[in-house]
Amino acid sequence: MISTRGRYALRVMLDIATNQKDGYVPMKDVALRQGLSLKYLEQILPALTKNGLIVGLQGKGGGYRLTRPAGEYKIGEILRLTEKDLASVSCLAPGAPKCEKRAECKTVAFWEGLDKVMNDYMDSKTLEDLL
Amino acid sequence: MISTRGRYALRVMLDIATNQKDGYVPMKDVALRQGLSLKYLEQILPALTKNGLIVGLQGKGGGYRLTRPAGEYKIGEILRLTEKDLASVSCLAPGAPKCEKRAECKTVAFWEGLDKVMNDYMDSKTLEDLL
DNA sequence: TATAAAACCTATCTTGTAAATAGGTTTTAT
DNA sequence: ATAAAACCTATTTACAAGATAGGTTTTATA
Repeated sequence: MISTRGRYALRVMLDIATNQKDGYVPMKDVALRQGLSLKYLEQILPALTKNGLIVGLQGKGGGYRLTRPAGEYKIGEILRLTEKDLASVSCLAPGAPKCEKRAECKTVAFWEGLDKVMNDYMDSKTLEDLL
Repeated sequence: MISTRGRYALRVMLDIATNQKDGYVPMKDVALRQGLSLKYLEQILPALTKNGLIVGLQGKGGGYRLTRPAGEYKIGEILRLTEKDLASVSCLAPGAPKCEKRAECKTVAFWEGLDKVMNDYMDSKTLEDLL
């Protein structure tokens, strides 16, 4: 199940895309428009800024804006950065202790296939598609 | 993320399919082979018995067995019955309070599409495929 | 008919973590 | 100087996953 981190991040990205004309969009405004906690959003944003999806400008008149055209953001990229863990099962999560029984496991290929169709779908849509 | 309920149910179904020759498979044996808690499995099984995927026989010499050939069980069927909730996001979960902002929501179609590709994939594989 | 082995039932506990709250510091335009 | 913004980090709260626990009922068989 996709958590609020990923869902909110997507809504924030869409909100910025919609509201940045040529300036910066204050997160306070985003939080108000979206009905989300500003403080909570502030914890999610570093995942996006540190990976260059958005840039923040500090100080009065500051805010955030996109670094690319909306069509160049795959939804999968946004979700993978903000979700703690997007794997379908915990044993496939990055950093999971590798399973002893992997060689004999009859289900792992199924789960890997599920991860693939999910990621392929999420990468087939861009921010622009949702606007 | 798929929880242990669905993952264990799948392993139980595969174990029964493998070990039922013409008799019944005691869940105690399954738990031992799979390294899972018998008491925990007993809480998951009703979802499968009540929907006719397996039958249980009480008493000495009893156990469980499949009601169909392995090729006639879609994995999606097993997971939808045992997972509390298989929707990608909580607002699409069955029994979720319907969202006020649904009409204007720019993300709901994306999540519905994600649910669809997941279910389509899970329904494209059968128990037999994993054996 | 006593016993063992199985399914079946229901309550409780433990623990991790998602989600949010809280209270700051730093930067920058005016 | 001030206001408004990003940026940073610690703590709290609430809930549910995951399991444990202790039964009852059913049935084969010795």
